[in-house]
Amino acid sequence: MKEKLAQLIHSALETAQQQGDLPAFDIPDITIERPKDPTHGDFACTVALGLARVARMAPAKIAAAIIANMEKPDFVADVSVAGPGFINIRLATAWFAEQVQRVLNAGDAFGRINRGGGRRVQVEFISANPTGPLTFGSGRNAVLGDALASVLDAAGYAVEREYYLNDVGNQMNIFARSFRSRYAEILGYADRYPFPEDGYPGDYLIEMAQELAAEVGDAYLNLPEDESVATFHREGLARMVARIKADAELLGIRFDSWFSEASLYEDGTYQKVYDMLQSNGQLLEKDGAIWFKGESEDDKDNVIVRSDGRPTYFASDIAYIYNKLVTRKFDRAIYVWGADHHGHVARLKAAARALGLDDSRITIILYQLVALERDGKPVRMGKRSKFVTLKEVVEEIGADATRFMLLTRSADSQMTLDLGLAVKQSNDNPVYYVQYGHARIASLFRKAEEEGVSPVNAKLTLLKHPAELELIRQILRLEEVVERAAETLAPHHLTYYAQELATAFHSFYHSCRVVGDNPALSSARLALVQAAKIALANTLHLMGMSAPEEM
RNA sequence: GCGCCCGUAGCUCAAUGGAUAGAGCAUCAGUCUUCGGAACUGACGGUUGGGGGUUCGAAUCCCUCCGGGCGUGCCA
Repeated sequence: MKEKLAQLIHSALETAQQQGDLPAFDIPDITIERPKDPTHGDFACTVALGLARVARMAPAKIAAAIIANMEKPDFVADVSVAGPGFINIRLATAWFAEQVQRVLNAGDAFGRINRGGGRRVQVEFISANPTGPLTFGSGRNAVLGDALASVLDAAGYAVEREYYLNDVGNQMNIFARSFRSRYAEILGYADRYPFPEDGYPGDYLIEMAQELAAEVGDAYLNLPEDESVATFHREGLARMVARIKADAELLGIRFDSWFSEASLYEDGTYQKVYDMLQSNGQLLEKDGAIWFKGESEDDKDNVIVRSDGRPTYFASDIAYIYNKLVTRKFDRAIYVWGADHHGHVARLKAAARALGLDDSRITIILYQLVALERDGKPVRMGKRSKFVTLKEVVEEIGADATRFMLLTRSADSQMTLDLGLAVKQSNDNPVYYVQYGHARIASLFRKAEEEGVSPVNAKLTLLKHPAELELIRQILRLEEVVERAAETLAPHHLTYYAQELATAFHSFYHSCRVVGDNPALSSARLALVQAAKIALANTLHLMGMSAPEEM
């Protein structure tokens, strides 16, 4: 619709110039906006304001000239000039009524648009080290990444969700040795493998060790050192990944792939990118280590191979981006990172450029970390202290409320969350307002069935009450919201839209009797309500939440 | 010190450079004999941290100051 209107205004400008109503100038791109204030119409256009200088005319006069030369098809009810030169467009009520049928026909697919054109996008998120259960801190990452993936999918991209497993390196070795100590302890040989000084203290390792001991007995107690560490590394990783997978599923999140960092070394990718950088002269040796050169004087160098020969995490990152963009040919790679990693953005892109890749294919979504409090007192999230797990929070306040709470704020907002307050207030969570709208509609359909009212073959042009039209407008907005969320990679728009849609429904419900004594009107309203149900359900599902039939 | 992010109503947060800066919660005042009251309607509430600048137009862009967060490792 926006494109159609832009086209109309574009040709109106041409006509106006031919008629001599406007001087000659290049016609700019026309953007159609949606006014914040609904009394300004359904759509608005600001070209006249921008043309004031080039046309040397008052914007209001330009707008008037455009309107005078504009074609007005049936779906346009009114076009007018307002304020300093806005062109406000109001659509015909009949057009709105007909759109209800389009929504009904689309069903689950309503809200899907073709912005992406099937381009392949990978969204990599969470990717927390597999050394412990997911913390609540990872929750924001999880919810953002998953909703982003859903939105991009709805916008017509071919999306894959990926979890990057840091299954090599120092932290994993400490994890493996911590796991081994717990295992030995359980079997009564605590002295054999003393707990590492900076080991992982959580109870989950004890539970995992109990499982292992129950499965294999003392078979892993007397292995040669190398094999021993490797064994606990392997066993610990497999168990930890299973737990992380289960934690993610508590929020309804499933990954298409779990990508192993180790595989980058095993399949030669790391060696390949190393050779590429080497032959391009991007590497330098200093203090016994290998560095990736900064691009300028004040751009610092970064170590990729330590002086003891072990590659750094950054080395893996370089191989990984090559794998994403070259080996697996994703058109676009999206990373969801906590703001504490923002220092890595520039060097990752620089490394990609050094490999000859277009860094605009890489997007890093940085979100501010969630600070936790309980009853006004800060809760530390470090690995040595007792951290708050995602599971605890979800079990306390529910998956839907947790998701909604974390999704409502834009990634840039730094939030401190009081867990005590969150639990206390979880009943006020706006998600229930939205879900209640959906359940209420489901209930309406049960009622309608009893009364023998059906939305089939409804005469939609009967819909003309202001509350009906407002509800239709809100329903139709879903497509714009998906587009905007996909374009700005900001799924929090969905949460606000969901509430506005629910408000339009509740308000309609209050002022318009659906199942009443006028059968034709009842049928038309039922069709509208069905469209509202579709829009609510699709929005909830995009956010990863349930759309209950009753609650 | 330098870099990035943030500062909007009492609280939590929105607002593709556009019109009178909006929601939820809280507070106050109303609505219902019928489809689910987890609802609806309204009121109160603002120098968008301060000060400059760009623009026809700035919460939004630029500069500066104040305040907060995060970075600035041969950690991840």
